[in-house]
Amino acid sequence: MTSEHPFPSPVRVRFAPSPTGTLHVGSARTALYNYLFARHLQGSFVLRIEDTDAARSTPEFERSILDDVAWLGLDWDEGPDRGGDFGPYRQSERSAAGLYLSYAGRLLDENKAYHCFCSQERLEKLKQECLARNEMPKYDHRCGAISSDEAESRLAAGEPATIRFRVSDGDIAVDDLIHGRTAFPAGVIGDFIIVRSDGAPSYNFAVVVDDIDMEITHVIRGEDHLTNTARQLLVYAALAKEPPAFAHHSLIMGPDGGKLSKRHGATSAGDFRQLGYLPAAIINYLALLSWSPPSQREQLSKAEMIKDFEIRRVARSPAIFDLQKLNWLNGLYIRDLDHEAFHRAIEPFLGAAREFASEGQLAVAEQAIQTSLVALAGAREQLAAFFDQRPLAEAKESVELVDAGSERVLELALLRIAALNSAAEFNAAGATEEIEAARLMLSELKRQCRQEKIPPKQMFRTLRIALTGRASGPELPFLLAGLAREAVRQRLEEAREFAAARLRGKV
RNA sequence: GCCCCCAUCGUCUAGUGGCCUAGGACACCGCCCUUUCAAGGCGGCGGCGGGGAUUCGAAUUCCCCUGGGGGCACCA
Repeated sequence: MTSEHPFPSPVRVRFAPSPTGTLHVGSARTALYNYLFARHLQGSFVLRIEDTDAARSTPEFERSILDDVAWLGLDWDEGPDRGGDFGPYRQSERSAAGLYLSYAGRLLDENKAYHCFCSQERLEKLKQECLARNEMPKYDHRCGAISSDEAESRLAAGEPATIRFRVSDGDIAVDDLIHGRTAFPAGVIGDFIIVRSDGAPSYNFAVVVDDIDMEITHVIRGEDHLTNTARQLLVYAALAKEPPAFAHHSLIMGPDGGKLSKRHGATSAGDFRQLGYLPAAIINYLALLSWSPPSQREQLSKAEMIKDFEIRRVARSPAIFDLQKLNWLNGLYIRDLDHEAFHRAIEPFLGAAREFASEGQLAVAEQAIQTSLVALAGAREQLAAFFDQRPLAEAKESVELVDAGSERVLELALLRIAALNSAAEFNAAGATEEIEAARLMLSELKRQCRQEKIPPKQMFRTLRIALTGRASGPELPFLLAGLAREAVRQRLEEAREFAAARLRGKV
């Protein structure tokens, strides 16, 4: 059914957001599917701004959306910011250029559309009556009977009017690349407005005109548009234009099965950006929501997705957004970063932590946390072991220091402090070397402890608690190297005094 | 209410009539590694919503039910 649908080359698809909010993950996935489809077939990916709703659209949202799409790595070939042969790419500008009105005029001339003078009140009443009769609300045709002469004179008199599309009889079938054929019975849709009383085109009209003018070959969008497609097909027919191929993908649900919304937590691309999710992880996750590659692999680069993407491999059923799986993928991508790339990625999330560290110390700390991060924004908390030392008196774990063996561990460690460099003595390039030095120091210390019958476990725990006031955190070699000689000495000495004072009953 | 879509482990999915006593991934549980927490390795738990029909044979085809979702604007 759908598999043998021809894909004319070159293919042209578009992502057409409305700048009335930020980029939602659902829209991001729509953009992604369009992008992958276009790149897979070496076609064009067009970005169009649907801002005919002047009341809700803002330039800020438009910029924010473009920004997020770019951040996700979905580069477009044509768009409002970069032009193209089919512009303008903003509906407000296209409207100002009279593009829609000329098409509407044609429909009016051919009696395929008519002026409607009904008031909002009457329309509302009509709707209620339909509902009361258990019918699907639809316009009753009233103004369709007005003669063009009468319409002209009422228009001339300044009476406000919309332009309605005259819906013809007959079933409407939508051939969908994902769903196959779905038919809408005749009569379920009434004459709909194509031009509002303020002269702006309505969605179902503007989309068709734009897709025709921009020579869009495939429309890939959310399933919430399926019923709109029936209306749009009618407009194509009235304009005597061949419609593009359609593919309606399923919607993303929240964990409770309901529509994904703010109450489910982060839902916009920007939210995830702020939390420190990598674009590669997000598009990878979003692609896997509904789509699966023949290889069944889970971690896929953009290039691999482009290579394998096929619209027919997109599942039909709705998908629940699973943050845990996104977290897993994000962790994979974070761990895949080399030291420099990780440094660049984590930098914006460091906050105050950055000021406390020398370049070398920071590099060590970064290596320490890279394997355990789920999202970059978790860095500050993980870095706490280095930068926010918890006073021993406040840490319940510190009782473990009050022990002859522990006191001895601290003494021995202090004697080996020279193995560590001073904070100023190493830079980012020397970080790995410094960690190795700390590792060596620890193994020597361990050997000595063994000789003195102090269990290694006690040694490691003692040092960890002495250095951080906590029982868990980064591995000790990272801690020692990251803190560097001065801080290590200071904390060790404090701990020794703490232990000594309590051991001898002075506190 | 009316119209449309959807239905495989808790979640995302593979599966297009026999290769399925249904495969993978996340999550969960256990074990290993180990100085902690992670990471990593190994293993385990767990599913075709229900009922009919077609067929030698149905997760796969058809019908009904149930459940979920979407649409029904001078929003997109």
